[in-house]
Amino acid sequence: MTSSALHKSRSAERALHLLDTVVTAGSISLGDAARVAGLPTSTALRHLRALEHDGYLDRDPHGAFSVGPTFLRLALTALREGPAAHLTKAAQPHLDRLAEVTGESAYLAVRERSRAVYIATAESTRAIRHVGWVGRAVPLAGTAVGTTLTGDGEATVHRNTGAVEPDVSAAVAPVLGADGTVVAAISVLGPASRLDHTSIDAVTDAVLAAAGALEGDLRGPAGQRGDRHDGGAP
Amino acid sequence: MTSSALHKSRSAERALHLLDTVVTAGSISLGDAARVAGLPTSTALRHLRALEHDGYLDRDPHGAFSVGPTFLRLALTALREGPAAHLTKAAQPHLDRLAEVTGESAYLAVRERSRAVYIATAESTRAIRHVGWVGRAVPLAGTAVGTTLTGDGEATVHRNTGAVEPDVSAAVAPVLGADGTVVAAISVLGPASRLDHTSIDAVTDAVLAAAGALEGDLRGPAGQRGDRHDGGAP
DNA sequence: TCATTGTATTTCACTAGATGAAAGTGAATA
DNA sequence: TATTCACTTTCATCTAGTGAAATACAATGA
Repeated sequence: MTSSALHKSRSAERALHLLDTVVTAGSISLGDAARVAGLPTSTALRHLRALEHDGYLDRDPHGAFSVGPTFLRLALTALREGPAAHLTKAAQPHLDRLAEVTGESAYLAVRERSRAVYIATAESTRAIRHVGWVGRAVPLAGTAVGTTLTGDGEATVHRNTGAVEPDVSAAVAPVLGADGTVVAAISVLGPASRLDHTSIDAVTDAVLAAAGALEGDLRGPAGQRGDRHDGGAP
Repeated sequence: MTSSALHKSRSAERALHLLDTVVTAGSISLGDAARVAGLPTSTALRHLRALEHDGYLDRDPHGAFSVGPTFLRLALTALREGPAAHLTKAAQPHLDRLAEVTGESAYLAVRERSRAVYIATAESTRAIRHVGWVGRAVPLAGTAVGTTLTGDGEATVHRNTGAVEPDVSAAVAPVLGADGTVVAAISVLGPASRLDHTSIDAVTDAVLAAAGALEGDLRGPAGQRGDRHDGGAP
């Protein structure tokens, strides 16, 4: 094949990429956005204006682009309703308990193509702690989350990994869906100095327990079974 | 003009509209999405698959589309960082205080084309209260928020309006930016039975005070001035 | 088990619509 | 006032998006 799969929409892909660029940057000029997206300024401008016209982007008096009200509406809707909200809502109590028990920050992550995205957290209460990774994407390759999200259901432990940031250790467990596939990962992240050989075993157990409990909740939160319209295997 | 402004991207606009459709629906089949967006199924499928390919959408085993990890990442980023986060973060304490003082639910809204979007809230603690409008869009015409967002800086009171929902009364005040334009609106919404002729005057005063205080915070949160690279008027 | 109905998917000829180089405009700096 | 840099507009070129129709698939009922 010449470039990609059979027939997508080039302009749509570019517009989405530009949207991603602006959201990630927070606020960005036409020139910078075009450079980041790898487009001629005239093409970038046309797309950015279209996005602005539809309310996905705003433009300040100096010409810089930022997120607009339409995108905000969609963002809030996606995070408060819909399938993703179920997952994070179900996971939150388990993350909270993990953070309390282990004293470190707990995260929920899902897979995005060849990256992992952290979509929920409960922060450690310690002064030195792992913070601010919600909304952030990290590569799958070489990370504990990545190994877990692409793996076959095994828990993963990475000690003092330098893959994303140095001096961070992680214990990660997969959350399996009804069909046995990995739908998410629960992880505890903390300074390698605290998560040493001894303590990380206990943390791993806690993470595995939390993942198992979440799996149970996702199948039938209140002991009720069969909330979907399927026949079910005998 | 034949249909719209000079030259946008049709396919990009359609893809965005489909994204909006799926996010709003939470989970939707190809046929329904195509119907809602007013597109032939073949065209809708191509776009939806492109969106799925990029991670903006997910597809469950039954073929239904829902929000994907890429969109989740952008949603979280937009709501936690960037210009919009400043606004909601600055507004939250004022909304909380408004809800406490008035006993009703307080909202922050911004303009989206010909609609108003609620982007933050502090809920009333009463049993009967106004809830769940965050992420929701209402028309500008005929609503108190709409009048305020399009108006010239005057506070607006609507009693027992049937514009969006019956038996709801509202007191709304504009939040002005540095250049005097309306950047947002703060509103208190509650049952018309509680917000009667007498009480709504007090509520209106409280809303106006909150809007004024927020304006002050947006200009210089901690008494520090000149955090932007401009000369400033004498 | 075999028809039936309602989706989802693939194909393909057509041309509407996207593209980007280059010229133009405007507003900061020096 | 000259210079520079960023944004905007234009327009000839032709790629890439379009959608009707045919096909495959899956779920229901007889």
